[in-house]
Amino acid sequence: MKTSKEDILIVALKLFSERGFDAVSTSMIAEQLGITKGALYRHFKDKQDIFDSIIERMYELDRERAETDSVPVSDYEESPEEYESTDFKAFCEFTINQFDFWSGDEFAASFRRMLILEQFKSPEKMQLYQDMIVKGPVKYSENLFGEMIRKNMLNSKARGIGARRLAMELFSALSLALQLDDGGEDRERIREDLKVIVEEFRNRYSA
Amino acid sequence: MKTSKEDILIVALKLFSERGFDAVSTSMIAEQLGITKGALYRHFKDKQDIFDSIIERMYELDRERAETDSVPVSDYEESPEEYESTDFKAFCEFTINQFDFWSGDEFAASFRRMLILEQFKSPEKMQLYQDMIVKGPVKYSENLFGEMIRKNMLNSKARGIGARRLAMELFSALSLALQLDDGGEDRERIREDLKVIVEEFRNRYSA
DNA sequence: CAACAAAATAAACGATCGTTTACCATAATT
DNA sequence: AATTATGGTAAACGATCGTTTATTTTGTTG
Repeated sequence: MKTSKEDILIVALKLFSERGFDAVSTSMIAEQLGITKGALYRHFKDKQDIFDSIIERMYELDRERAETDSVPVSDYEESPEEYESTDFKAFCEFTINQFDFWSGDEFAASFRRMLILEQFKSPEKMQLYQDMIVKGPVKYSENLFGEMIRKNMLNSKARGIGARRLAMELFSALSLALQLDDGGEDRERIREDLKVIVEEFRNRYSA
Repeated sequence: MKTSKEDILIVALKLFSERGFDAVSTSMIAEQLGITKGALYRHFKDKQDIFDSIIERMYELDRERAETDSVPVSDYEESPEEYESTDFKAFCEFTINQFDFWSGDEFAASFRRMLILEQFKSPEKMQLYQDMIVKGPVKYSENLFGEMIRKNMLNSKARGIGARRLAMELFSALSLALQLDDGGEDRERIREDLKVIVEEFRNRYSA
């Protein structure tokens, strides 16, 4: 039976997320697929090409998800008008969506863990990790909260704190939830805690 | 000149935190020390022994720091009376201390990054990472907040939220701050943001 | 200063790495 | 039915890995 590129990506991603890119050998990947390592080079030019293809695949998935969840998909600098139509309540609840996606979706969870393991290995990988997992989402929320403050959708307390720190408060809760999930803590319990924390956040700053 | 065990630990830790344990070769460590790899085996029985010695060293440093910062050093289960004498304000400010330590102290920062890179490689390493960097500190704060609630040092809002979620709120801010620092964002700016967030936290829940 | 222990060296070990090569099977296209 | 991609195998490539060995240099001590 023939092995598809997608099969290889999934198997490789799983291994990369558990052991790190360098520690996964081409023989390992091939073995899990039931082929020999030489066959991998029919689909990808080298090991690095597998990694790059995983990144590309994730970008697609991420964009698809933003569209179905109807939150802004492009950068704030490109089309700020997209950021004007999101309401506070919906965006707070989107945090729970993000938790479900980044912990529950197998590809997304493995991808996130893989980037965690790669982040310090080069400036490029650090940039990638920060853009997709840390700074990126924080900046994204900051832009949204900035718009909301401007349109008086948030209360005076929120205005005092400012968009950036609001973004940090909300996102930090999501980030910790994911770290606890990685640690094997009961996912449903974490989810409930996160829901309460997000709810508190919403009540605290909603106009 | 003779190379000390401590020299080797510091050089190895630096490399482990940048590339991950598996990707660092014994020749690399030796080269940075200006010796040959065979000489490493006069000080450590094998590569794993270097890793284990780093862990041991960090445990010592962590304990020393807890003592000088006069926060509880032993587990809550062992001696809960230690947890009864810490006040809310001091502990909130200790969060800033923790940020300075885990981002600014070279050994601590490298150690934290090393564990980040190792966390998914075995259940034991995951346990180590969670105990020292995530779940451990959260549980630690939870126990402290539990005592504070019991002694009416916190307000009714805090009682409603509960010790665990209070711990999550405070610790998540620290955790995100460290992630942003790893990403190369300006440390002083992060520190200021963290200070404000912690201050808000304190005002929100102090009796 | 001689003696001894500790630290470092250079070389070799088998194992495994990523990649390339030459050859074979299968399925699709002409 | 012949041809041609396509995906696969097995073996070999040089490089590097962690570790061990035999030998030499370096420091300290009696």
